[in-house]
Amino acid sequence: MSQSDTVERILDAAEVLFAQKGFAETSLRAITGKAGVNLAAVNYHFGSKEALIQAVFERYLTPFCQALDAKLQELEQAGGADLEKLFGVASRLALGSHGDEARRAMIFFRLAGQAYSQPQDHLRAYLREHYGAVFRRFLALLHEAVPDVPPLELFLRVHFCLGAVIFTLSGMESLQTISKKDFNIDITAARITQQLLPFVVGGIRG
Amino acid sequence: MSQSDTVERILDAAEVLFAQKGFAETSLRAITGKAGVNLAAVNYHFGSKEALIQAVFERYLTPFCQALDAKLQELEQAGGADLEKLFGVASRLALGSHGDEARRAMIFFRLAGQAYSQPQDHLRAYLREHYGAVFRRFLALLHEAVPDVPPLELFLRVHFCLGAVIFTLSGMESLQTISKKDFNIDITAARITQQLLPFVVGGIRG
DNA sequence: GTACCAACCAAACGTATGTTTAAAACGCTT
DNA sequence: AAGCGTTTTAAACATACGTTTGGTTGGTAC
Repeated sequence: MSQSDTVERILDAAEVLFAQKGFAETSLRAITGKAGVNLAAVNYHFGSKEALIQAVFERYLTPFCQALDAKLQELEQAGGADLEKLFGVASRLALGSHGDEARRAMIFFRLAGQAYSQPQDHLRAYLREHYGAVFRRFLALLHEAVPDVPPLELFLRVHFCLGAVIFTLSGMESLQTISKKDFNIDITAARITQQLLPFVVGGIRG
Repeated sequence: MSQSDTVERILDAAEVLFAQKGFAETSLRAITGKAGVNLAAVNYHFGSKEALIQAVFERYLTPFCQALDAKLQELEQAGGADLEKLFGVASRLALGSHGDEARRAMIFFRLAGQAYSQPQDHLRAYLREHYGAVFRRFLALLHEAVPDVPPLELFLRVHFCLGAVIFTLSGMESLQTISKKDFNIDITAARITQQLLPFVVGGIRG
């Protein structure tokens, strides 16, 4: 049939496994096994493992960036917004309203962390080319919100924040484990991300 | 000869290559090739690739943590210190006085980033076991410096900062590339790390 | 000089990987 | 129901990997 769900099954499995184990450590056999499809399906539908990695990012990032871009355009026409509003919009769009979206976002941020620390140059180039425009639009609105911060410094601080966010959402489970063990507190993921927002806003302001 | 430098050569090569390409993507053949030693030397001297990874971390971390621990004990007996002092000590100890130490630190932080995002559970356990005490001592001093921040929140914020630092020092080259391309500024690594310190201090204060 | 031992080396081993192949199964149109 | 393009399948392929082996050094002690 021309409307198979094989592609989606593969993407689902790959997304989770890549996030759990990394790109190199996840074999196509593990992916196709978890997806319940034939090994050759990956190369048939995607062409290569590298193309599969890009496809995983694309499936998540394209809808997200489109939605974010639309919101940002709204804000632009409304004459800008303050920091809380800007990061609030991005955060709500990523983490969503119900817990499932947040789960997915955490998986994705783990992926993003891997993409950054591992030498997936093809991926970095791909991300830059496809989603760089949205990032620049976000940066421009940010600059309007805090015009006293020089552009380069602002860029650096955004980068710092990105590191904090990715790092935190990547290691969410171990954070929860440690807080349980060392502080005897069952902290929720929502609580952690909640603490992240003021930290980010404060960091940008400097 | 019993006093060979083969071990050091391997560690030097592995440190750089692991940081550049990640653990899984770096083959023993690449390491021994760069080091100019025989392929079997790694398994002879270290036992396995996994043990080599730990050895790379140990060689860097043990002297650093010993030095840091000594400094922290000094500060403890001096009745504590403020945030700038605490992070300044850690930063100076990591980045050193001359550029070469900073280069090494950047390589190492890249390694740390990889260790965190990749599923090197054996490494995480190893790091926690061997260097957890120093971290807790640092956290305790931090708590004295900002007693108004609840311990758990403080822990989270430290974690956020750790993310910013690791992420930044991991992607230093790409940061420099982007700042050159988008802002036409040749920013130095020292300048970037310099901006990191106030960001971290501000973030902890909240 | 010979026995010893840690260090080194070339070569091979077994295994896991990404990819390709060629045939089979399937769905749709005619 | 026959034909056709798409999808799926099992099997094989080539390659790269970590590790092991057996033998060769070169220096040291007796």
